[in-house]
Amino acid sequence: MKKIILVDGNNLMFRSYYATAYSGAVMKNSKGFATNALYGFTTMINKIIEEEKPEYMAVAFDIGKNFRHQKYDNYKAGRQEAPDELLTQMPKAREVLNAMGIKYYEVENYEADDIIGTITFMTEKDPEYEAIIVSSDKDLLQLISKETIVKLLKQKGHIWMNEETFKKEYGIDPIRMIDLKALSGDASDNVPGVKGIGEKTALKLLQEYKTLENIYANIESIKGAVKEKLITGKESAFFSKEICTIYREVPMNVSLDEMKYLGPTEKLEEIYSELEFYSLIKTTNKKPKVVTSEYKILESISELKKADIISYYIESDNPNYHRGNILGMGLYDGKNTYFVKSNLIKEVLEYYQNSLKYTYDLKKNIVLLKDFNTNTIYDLMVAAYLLNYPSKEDLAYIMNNEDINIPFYEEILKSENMLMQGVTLKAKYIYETRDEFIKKLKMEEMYNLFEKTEMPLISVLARMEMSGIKCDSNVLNEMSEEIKIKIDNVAHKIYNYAGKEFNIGSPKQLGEVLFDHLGLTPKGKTATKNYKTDATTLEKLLGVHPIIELILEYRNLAKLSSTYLEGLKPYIMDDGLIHTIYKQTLTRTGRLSSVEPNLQNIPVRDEMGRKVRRAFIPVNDLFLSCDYSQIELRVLAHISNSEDLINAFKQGMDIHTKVASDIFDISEEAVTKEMRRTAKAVIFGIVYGISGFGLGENLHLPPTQAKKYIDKYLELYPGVKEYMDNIIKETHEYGSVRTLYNRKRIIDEINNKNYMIRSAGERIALNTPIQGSSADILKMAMVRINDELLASNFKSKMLLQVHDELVFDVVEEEKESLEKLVVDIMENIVSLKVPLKVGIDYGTNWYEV
DNA sequence: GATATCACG
DNA sequence: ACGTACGTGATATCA
Repeated sequence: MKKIILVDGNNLMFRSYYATAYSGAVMKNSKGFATNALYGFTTMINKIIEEEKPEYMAVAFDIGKNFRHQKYDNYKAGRQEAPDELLTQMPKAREVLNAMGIKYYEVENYEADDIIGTITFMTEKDPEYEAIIVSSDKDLLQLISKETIVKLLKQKGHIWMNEETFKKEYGIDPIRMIDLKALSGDASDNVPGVKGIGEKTALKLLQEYKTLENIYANIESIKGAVKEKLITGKESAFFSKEICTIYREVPMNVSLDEMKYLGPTEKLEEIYSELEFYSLIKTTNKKPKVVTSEYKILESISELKKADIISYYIESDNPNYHRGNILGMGLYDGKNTYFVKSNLIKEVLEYYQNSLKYTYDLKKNIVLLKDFNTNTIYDLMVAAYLLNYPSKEDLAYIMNNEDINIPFYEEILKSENMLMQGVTLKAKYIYETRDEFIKKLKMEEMYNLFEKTEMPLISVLARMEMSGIKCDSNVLNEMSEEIKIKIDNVAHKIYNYAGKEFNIGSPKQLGEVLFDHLGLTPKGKTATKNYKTDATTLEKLLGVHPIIELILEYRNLAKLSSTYLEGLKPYIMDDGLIHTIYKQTLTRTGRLSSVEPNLQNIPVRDEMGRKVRRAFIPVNDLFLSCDYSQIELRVLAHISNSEDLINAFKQGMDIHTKVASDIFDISEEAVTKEMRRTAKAVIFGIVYGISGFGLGENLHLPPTQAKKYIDKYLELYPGVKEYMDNIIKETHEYGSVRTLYNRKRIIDEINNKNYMIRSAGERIALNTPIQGSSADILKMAMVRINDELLASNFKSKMLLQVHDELVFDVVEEEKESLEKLVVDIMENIVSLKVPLKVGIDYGTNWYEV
């Protein structure tokens, strides 16, 4: 058998284009030529060749209008015109195919489908050939036969469709796809079909009557509204059938033999390099980075001259700067560029103590210089973050985006020359772009946020990171031993029920044991076609088989062991402390994040997990935790100006009980725990832009009931409804949202044509001002608290920030004064229409707190 | 390196 | 008919 692969070229190009165009910026080469569709197209073709190893292959394209347009004025009308950025890429796709040694065909007046239909018509007559069609377009399924199968591309992966699988899925013969379209129509091609008949009804009819013609021959035996619709739409149905039928005798005068796949020519690498598909070029090397920097290697500070402003950039040999050593520094004084070796750095910075200093990632520098006071007033990393640059740790990302080719971190580590080039170019870049960045911050009205909150916060976070939190590995070890025994026990019980040993940690193997081996009923598949085995899914099976409970317990224990008990140990440094890194320039809402390790997700909700916190102990006498009570809801009350909510907070009511009494329409005394829990879920859901379905899943209620609660809530608190409508409307208009303190988030998704993406954008628009304003408030409080601690020479230290909570390591004598100071600042740092309330707790370890 | 899962606010 | 809550990070498994 000779295998011939037939690819729908237009389909592949469109898919590739839209797959990447959704997110906003379209991939281009350095000349500004859009390449995103071509990149996807090329990788797909390569993948097909790799997977199918074809002897014969052909790609079909559409060209201009075709005979269907002549028959039907509205054919494909209403379809969005293909964007120029895509059209310009189409001719290049042909060039790529030529260079790959693959034949392609396009015939005036016909579509790609017709060409593929014509070729399969030929292969079906020649017993030597079998054809595989590759496309995501279901129209092509009508070509399935004994000799022709379809590799139907899906969002992730593909499914194979042959006669058998088609019949199984649709209950009709593949050729009846045409009749199906004739009845149900096709919105994307503007094929009318029969008005009021969708895929479900059409399939039912065809399963019974086989063909469109036969349906109308037996029209009298069909009942009710469907019959009426069929009669009214008869002409449209037959017309649609004509339009949807793939034409299989396109005059193209080709032989199957000429479609032999020849393999790539030398030309291919040329095209790849023109398109800048460096990852696809395997044999030639990437082009070297162009780096040119004129600098002096500083021998002594006597070579320096005083300057009003300098910029510097310091490189570390480890991205985790708590464990890193300084490799060197780039320095620029407005005229001269220097490379400064590690041993001279402090001396140099001291020499410039009266100069204004600019840098990138100041927090890293403070830690690397062991809290040496650099007095730096400008951090490009933070400025770029506020301005929504897609900034990464490495400044090279920003610079390369501006077409300044400089080496990335990995390359800098490889050679001294790269290092010196890199840091000096960076120092210069920081200096030269500073005014521009400040101007942009001012124009965007974020200068205040930058100068008064984010810049001062850098050294606050640096202090917290350097202070570190003491962690007792003995506590972790003891608990770890206990848990390991439990894990062993549970695992054996699981193996007993399963009747064999397997890797419980593998979702794939677990799914097979539960659903194939034990025969439980699966509740859905993952994106990779494996059974779903996550906790929510398994909970639905509780009670069906005793193994389920054990698996949930196993997961719980395994998580504790690997991520926390064992996972935390390597982060305890020689000083017995854990030094996390707070990422100040990562989240889209303005929150911080914590890495290596993440100290913002230490277990607390579940009692057993919470015990991990016993390992965290103060260096001084005790811990104090201060957390905002329901800050996001208070911010919502403020932003939405919702009178009822504001009053409830002012009167110090329990907001969840209050809302429960409102939505259930009963007195507050009559509110049960269950009602309060429901109200709480409704309130939180609102903040995230939840649907009835989502809330229903969450509360295990029918979605209709959940929807009623949401509606009731919005009716009772019209301010909230108004806020939601307004913020979405404004975001559609401006493409961005802001927090109360002007932090700006750009939401490209908001005007996307894809419903899912657009809806996600709308939920982001709802949530960001709330989550973001709360984050701003805590950041402002942290800066103030740090100032006061320093001014009054407190020995107690601020250690952790967990989004609405601060944890302090307290010296006994300072207990009262510290508590008063912190609570006072947190509650009064801003003045909203509702009071801010702070709760406090003490403990001799984090668990006790 | 992608995916599935689960920890936190 | 679609697919379903915002923001994160770490680990194990597997292609």
